[in-house]
Amino acid sequence: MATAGAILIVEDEADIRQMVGFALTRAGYPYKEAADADEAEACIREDPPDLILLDWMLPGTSGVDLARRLKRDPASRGIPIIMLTARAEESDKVRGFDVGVDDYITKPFSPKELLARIKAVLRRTAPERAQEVVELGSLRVDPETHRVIARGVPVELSAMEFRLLHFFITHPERVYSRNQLLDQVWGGNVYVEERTVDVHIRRLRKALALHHLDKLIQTVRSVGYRFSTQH
Amino acid sequence: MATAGAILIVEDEADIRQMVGFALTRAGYPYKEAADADEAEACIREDPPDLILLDWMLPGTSGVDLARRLKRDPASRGIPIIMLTARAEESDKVRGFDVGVDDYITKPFSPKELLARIKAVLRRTAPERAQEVVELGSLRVDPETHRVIARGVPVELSAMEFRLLHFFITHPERVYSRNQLLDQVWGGNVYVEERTVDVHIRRLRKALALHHLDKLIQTVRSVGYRFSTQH
DNA sequence: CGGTAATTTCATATTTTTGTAATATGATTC
DNA sequence: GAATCATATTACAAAAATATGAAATTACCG
Repeated sequence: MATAGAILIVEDEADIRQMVGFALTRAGYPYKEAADADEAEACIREDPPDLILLDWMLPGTSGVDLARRLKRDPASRGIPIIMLTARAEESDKVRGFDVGVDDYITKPFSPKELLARIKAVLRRTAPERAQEVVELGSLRVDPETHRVIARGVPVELSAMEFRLLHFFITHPERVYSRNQLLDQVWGGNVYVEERTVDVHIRRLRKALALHHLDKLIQTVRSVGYRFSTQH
Repeated sequence: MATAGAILIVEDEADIRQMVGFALTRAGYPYKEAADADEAEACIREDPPDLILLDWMLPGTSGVDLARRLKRDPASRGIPIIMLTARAEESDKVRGFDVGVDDYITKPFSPKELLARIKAVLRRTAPERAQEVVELGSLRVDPETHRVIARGVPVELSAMEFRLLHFFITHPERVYSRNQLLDQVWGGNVYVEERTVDVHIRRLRKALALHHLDKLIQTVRSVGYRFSTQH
């Protein structure tokens, strides 16, 4: 079981590690340290942290590369990452966001700023951490194997559709606006049109319709969508 | 009353103002412009925006100074600020964060990048208001699921009907004139005929009638309507 | 570097909601 | 009970929101 609230600092400069660690301790977050990507990966495998503070520049595998790898692996995708970057060069920043990190902060930063970011990121990712199989009615969603089964029959879904369904099934019986869905399912760091959600809803419904389960996704006009087993 | 989601652009270069304005409009954010600090302050006093995009370099009072002043004044402290800076210089950045701005972005930036930042900052600062279930008699209105239940059976309502009922159930046992209802339910800045209220009352009654609950909405002749459990 | 699949955007069709006007019904006053 | 006033009801057109199909873009894999 993961240490509750543990934060992993991945940073080659010992000074900064120490400074950040001090701030975290004062704020009551347990933390662990890693000086490079390899150490970090080992650490994550052994005990996935709740959040990663990742230095942009690392010896060997860079922070960006590590972030990309972590976000690609289903096992670690869910762990939020805050990038620590020294340079604020445009192309880099964009690349950072593309990689899918949840936030970034430019060095030097104040402890206050850092803690505020951590809190914000944790708040918006916290409600859902478990990589457990979720079942609702005749639907089963397995984040581990990335599979969806309806009455024993596999449902074919793209990655996005899977994430959308997974969010829905873990947050049933309540309405989410398109923007909320974008925040929760797509992640806050991307900017995509609201209407894009419609399209994904449509495709998810289409896939579920093959199993007569499309009624689970309900349109709440002028509000958003709701996943519900009721009427 | 403040324009919902309004963003203030403070930037002396008209080109950039225009470009940013275009991006904001496309994304559905209303915005206002100011070319210098004085204009900006007047604008903020008159109608506080939800967010300020503030150019680093401004003729006269610089962006940093303006930010500092705004963050010092309790009246404007709560408004998030995103700095627009050209070619970031490290020491400047530190000063910027010291001032207490919420984020900054380096020119030139892409609209997508800008919108992502805006969204992130707004999410960080937006207080999420609790939406509670309201019950009265055998009626239950749940804003979270956006559902109305009468004795366990869902009631089908349009968005407007839902808002009207929600207002009524949270303000029972008292009469509201048509104009008061327009102000409270429709919002103050729309122009609709008084008589339109009648129609919506009718529709709401019709929906409730299916559950024998239409008596809850009572007509108070030549005054208005009242939501009441008492005869 | 292609080729393929997934994702996003765009354009258009369809559905639903909403505001208004016209008319009917009912209440109130004299 | 007729005249008047207020509300109820109905119908309809305009506006808004969503569904849908397809093109454009982007990510992914070798």
